[in-house]
Amino acid sequence: MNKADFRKHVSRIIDINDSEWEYFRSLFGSRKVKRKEFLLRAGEVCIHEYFVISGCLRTYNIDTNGFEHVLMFSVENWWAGDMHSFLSGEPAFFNVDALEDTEVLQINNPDLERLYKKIPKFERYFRILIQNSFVNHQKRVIQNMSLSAEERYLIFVSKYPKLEQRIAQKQIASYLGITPEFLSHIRRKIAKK
Amino acid sequence: MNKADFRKHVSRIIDINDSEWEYFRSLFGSRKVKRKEFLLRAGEVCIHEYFVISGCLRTYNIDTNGFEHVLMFSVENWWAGDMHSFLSGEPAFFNVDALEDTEVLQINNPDLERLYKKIPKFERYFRILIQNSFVNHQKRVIQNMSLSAEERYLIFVSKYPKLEQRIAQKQIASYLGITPEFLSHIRRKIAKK
DNA sequence: CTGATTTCTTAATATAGTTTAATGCGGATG
DNA sequence: CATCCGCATTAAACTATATTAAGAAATCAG
Repeated sequence: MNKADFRKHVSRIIDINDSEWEYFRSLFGSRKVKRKEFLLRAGEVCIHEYFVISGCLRTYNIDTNGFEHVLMFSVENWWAGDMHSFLSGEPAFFNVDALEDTEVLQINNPDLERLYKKIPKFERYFRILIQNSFVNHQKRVIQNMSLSAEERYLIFVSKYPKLEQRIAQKQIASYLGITPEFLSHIRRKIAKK
Repeated sequence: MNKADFRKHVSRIIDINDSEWEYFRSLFGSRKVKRKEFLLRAGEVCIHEYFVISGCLRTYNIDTNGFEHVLMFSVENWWAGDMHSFLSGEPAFFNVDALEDTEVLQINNPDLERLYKKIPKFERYFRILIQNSFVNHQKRVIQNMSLSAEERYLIFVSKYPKLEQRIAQKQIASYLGITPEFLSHIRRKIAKK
């Protein structure tokens, strides 16, 4: 993946001309993180939202018993960050770290607000982005209630076919809300068929 | 609750003057539904988003085995509807029906788009609404993975203290992702303490 | 007011998923 | 090159929650 994809990604949602793009793009800084490095720790304020150019980020929470729960993976052309903290300035609920060496473009909140004032249609872009995420999370709440772990796993694999090869099984188990041991069990059961 | 609260609700997010309010308000129709009546059935297109003036709505999905799963309850001053269907025109995933006799204000998508063009700050209002819902659903995904049914129940009660008296236990169980029998069990266990 | 229907409770039994623990493997590191 | 550490696998025992069933209580329709 490369940075040209970023403009395509935006253009899929709103029409922009070259000068609008130039201004938009100028608000982003580039940043590289190595595997296992953090972009955000829970408790800190989330200063930036991140657009992934290459690599893979993980957004997760650590509960009171020390267990990790993965909210989402962000690969090429996905956004990451703690939206609530970014917008409110309150401490973040989520951690964001890198599962692979990763390159991101980052924007801070004041610049984003300036962008909204200067070119309002970018407010539309972000509204639609958030809408889509919102709808995905609504469905995920229902799926986690109505489907078995095996069904959720099969949906995950079909929805993110290449991701399974790139990240550890225990990360996938954590995303699915099950233990790595039980995911192993599920995979064996499926392989037998 | 009454209709004056609607303006307060909007004003908490964006500043509006009287004429902006008048225009905004003129886009909404009023509608009353009796208990058990539907505002939306899964499979239909969601024409309106609903703002609840009084009563209580339930947004839920029915899975392939015929089990209902409640996504949310909407009481006074909450929104309801199937956001994805409303915006895309695709068939709705969710049902919306009334748990009490309910009065709503409703707006359709073309009117909402006209509003955005005429008074862009309303796009901001809806962006922020959706952001808040989005964040709530993110947290709910994590809570459903990391907390026991009893913990989730206690959070529900403290978050919506008066709602428990208004709706059936089985609705709450469905929202929590457990059976009514198990909720009964949890409540007895808590009462004993 | 009354019978009918739905909801709630309780308890016995069943199951999906967890915990613990032992074993082997592959990839990072000195 | 050897070592080590995290990860995946397997299996046995365990637990949270589901299922089934039946009676009690509450609510609704006529």
